[in-house]
Amino acid sequence: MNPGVINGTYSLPPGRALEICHQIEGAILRHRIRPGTKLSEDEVGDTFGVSRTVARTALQALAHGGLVTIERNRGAFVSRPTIREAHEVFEARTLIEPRIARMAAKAMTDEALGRLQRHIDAEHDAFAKGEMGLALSLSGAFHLAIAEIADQKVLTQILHSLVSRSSLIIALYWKRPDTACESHSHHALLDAFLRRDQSAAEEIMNSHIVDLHSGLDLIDRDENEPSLADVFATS
Amino acid sequence: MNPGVINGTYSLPPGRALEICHQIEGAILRHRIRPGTKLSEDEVGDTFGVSRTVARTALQALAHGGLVTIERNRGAFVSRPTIREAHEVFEARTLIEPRIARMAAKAMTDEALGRLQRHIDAEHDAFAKGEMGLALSLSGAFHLAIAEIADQKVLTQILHSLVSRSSLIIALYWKRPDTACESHSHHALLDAFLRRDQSAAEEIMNSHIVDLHSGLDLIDRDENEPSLADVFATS
DNA sequence: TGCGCAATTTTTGTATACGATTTTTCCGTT
DNA sequence: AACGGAAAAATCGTATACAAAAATTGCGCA
Repeated sequence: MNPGVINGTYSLPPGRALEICHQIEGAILRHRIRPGTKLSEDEVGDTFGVSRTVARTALQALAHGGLVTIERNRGAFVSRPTIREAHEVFEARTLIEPRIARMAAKAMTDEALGRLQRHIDAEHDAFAKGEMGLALSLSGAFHLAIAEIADQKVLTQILHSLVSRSSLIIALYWKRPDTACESHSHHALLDAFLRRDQSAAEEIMNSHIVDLHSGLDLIDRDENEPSLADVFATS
Repeated sequence: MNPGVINGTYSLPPGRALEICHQIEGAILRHRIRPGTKLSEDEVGDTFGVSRTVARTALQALAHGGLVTIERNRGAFVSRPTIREAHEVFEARTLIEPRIARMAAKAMTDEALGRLQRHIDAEHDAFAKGEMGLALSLSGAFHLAIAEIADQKVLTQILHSLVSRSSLIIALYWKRPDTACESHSHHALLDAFLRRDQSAAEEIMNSHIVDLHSGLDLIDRDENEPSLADVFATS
């Protein structure tokens, strides 16, 4: 149920740091913390009642996943993917995820189908309650769940990072601010899985990612956080 | 020229830690440190004349790249990829690298061609001198150089981790211990790039990775470091 | 009033200290 | 001699302290 365990079998930030990673990651994925937000070590440490040492470890782990950017002598910030990177992330997903969907269809079990169904239900629920952030993070978790069913640890870890960054990209560049990020694609995917139709799963996943990509507003424009002057400019 | 900068634009381990990462990574990639070797924080710190704090940061960064595995309360070790993971890594490379080769062929410049040529020369050189470890690490660097030419940062970072782990996999599972890991594939690739032949580049890269994969001895067998008993077993 | 420089404050980089866990060693018992 | 357990050593997890760098503030001057 966790919207995105950071772990990928290698690092496992020790003790408390892991839990802090999860907390911060969850908050970012649910859009409760905006891209660009500063995450100072003291602040994080105080918030979770640990020393800077632990906070630092957590932030560095998040940085390796791409959710957080650390600037030397300046500190950690929630990442703000550039338009360029947004394209690259979705191109990478277009390359990887259809293959994963195919493998998942091949390895599908009834039990796994049930899990996916519950994912979709939870997503629906959150959407109905207007909790868009939660719905979005569950939507990402759905993609990750498929990768886990495909049982490909290496690709799953890669996808984890791509999905996380996608959440930041959506926060920054999604076209229609709060309207429907709900698509019926997930249902269609589930249906393909139900039929164990590998080619259909692959194809549906492909167009789903392409759809997401084209739902972004990636024209060149400013690139930078609007300054206060911009915000209060009268026009 | 560095056989594998760990950096991927997000983390940049602060100050000294970055340099230590490079040093350790280089040593592992050149097979001067075997998979399974323990890297204690004190040892690393003493070796490079820094405190454990910095050594720890470096080890954690390496762990996130997959070169090092950290076990709670036990410490850091050079990773020992399982057979399972070995397959996954090469399957992932088979998925990603042909595409990267295509994009590189598309974006190829004369200057970039020169760089690739020099990579091959250096590789050749090292091989001629019998410095197998160095030759192997340069071979990995060649693949990364291609990704950089394709100018896809996201995929390059992913590939970086895959190539690093491939080096560990080769150290553990390569069939003919010191004979020819020299293939003419790199020359063939360079030739395709020279002609800007995207499809050829893609295809050659594909079979190159498949060749590497099948050059591994990935039958089930023990999985674990042979015990002393195994080593001295008389049969 | 607006600009620029300097002092202050905040925040990160690194070192060190101490407690907790694990591993090793050593010794007594069977 | 072999086994088991307790003491000792080594190693990691975390907190804290101090130095260095950056950001902020405030003052003086034009």
